[in-house]
Amino acid sequence: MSLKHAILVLLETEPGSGYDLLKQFNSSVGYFWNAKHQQIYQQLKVLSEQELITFAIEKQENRPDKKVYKITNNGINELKTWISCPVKPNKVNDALLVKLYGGHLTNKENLITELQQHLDSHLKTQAYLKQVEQTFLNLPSDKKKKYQLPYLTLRRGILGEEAWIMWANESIEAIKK
Amino acid sequence: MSLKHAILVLLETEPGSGYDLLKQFNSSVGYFWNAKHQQIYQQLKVLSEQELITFAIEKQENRPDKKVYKITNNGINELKTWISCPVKPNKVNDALLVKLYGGHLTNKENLITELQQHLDSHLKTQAYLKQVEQTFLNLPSDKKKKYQLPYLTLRRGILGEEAWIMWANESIEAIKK
DNA sequence: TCTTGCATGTAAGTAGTTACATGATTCC
DNA sequence: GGAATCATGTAACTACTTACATGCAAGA
Repeated sequence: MSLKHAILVLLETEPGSGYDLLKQFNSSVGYFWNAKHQQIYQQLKVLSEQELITFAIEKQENRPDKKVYKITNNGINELKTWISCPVKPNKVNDALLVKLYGGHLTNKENLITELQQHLDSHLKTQAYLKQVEQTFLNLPSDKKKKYQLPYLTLRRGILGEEAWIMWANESIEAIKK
Repeated sequence: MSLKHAILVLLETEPGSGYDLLKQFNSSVGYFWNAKHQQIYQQLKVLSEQELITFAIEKQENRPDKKVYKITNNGINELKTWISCPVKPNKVNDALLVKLYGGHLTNKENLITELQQHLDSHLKTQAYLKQVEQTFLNLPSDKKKKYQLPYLTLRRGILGEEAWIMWANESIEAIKK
């Protein structure tokens, strides 16, 4: 259960609402964590009951009110404890590869079409991540130092997408022949 | 829910017991699917109730009896249907990156130690996958044709590990400085 | 008018993990 | 004597998804 820690880590960087967290999971940190709004709101409730976070209701004009959550000292301690314990290697469950493995049960066009669609979305993600990287690289060096570790996670996203794209191109070519 | 289809795909290639499937998930196809024995046995029960697979009890000497499952025609049809429908892109949830993102809450040595441990296990996996690749490449060309699609999934495993290893080396260097 | 974005939630169901449970054989 | 491999399962729990639910504002 690391959604808990993913939320704490994001709130440790900057306070925000459930909706703000959702946007981060759907974009900027989507290469390392994903969650639906239903899960996020539930977890925020649990975390605030455990007093790892607190919230203040912020009234807005022309928009619904929002609950702005921030991490507590307890929350920071919890994070520190968690960070110093080893995590298990990531579990891989990739349905696309299951399909490809059994791809002789369908035709080549079908496989290529699907690979191509996934490839398009990976290309978009990669372009986005590289753009974020550029923004980082143009920061003054003190800021760069500050964001060094998040930047390393971004690099993982970029290198991961790159490898995926290379593989997909290689595979599409191989299937065509 | 693709454990169902992962099992069907493996049984379509070759009949086997729950234990055989477990071994495959833990080694040869671990780069695309993972599951615990508890989940596998449960799913096998469900699949045989749905008549997508059947089993025969095989008596063994000096070993416990085993249930050897094989896919039925219904099972193959179910697989074909599933394979021709698009799958969603894979969800990423990587606790190690969460830790790194919040790595300023611990010390560098800690981060490097953990990265190094994960790196070791990725190096082992990569070496294993490359060895499997060599076995494939030494097959006669008719067999190569037959296993082309599973081989493409193996390539994904290899390229994925390669990218991970590159990233980890890059990151360890960056943190040291 | 219709879609997208903002903003939050509950309820029911599915998928996956952890803990518990057994028992023979083989290898160190 | 103890760990690893073979072989299968149940029960309780946690994590995650899908469906349901609301409502205003801005822009096309």
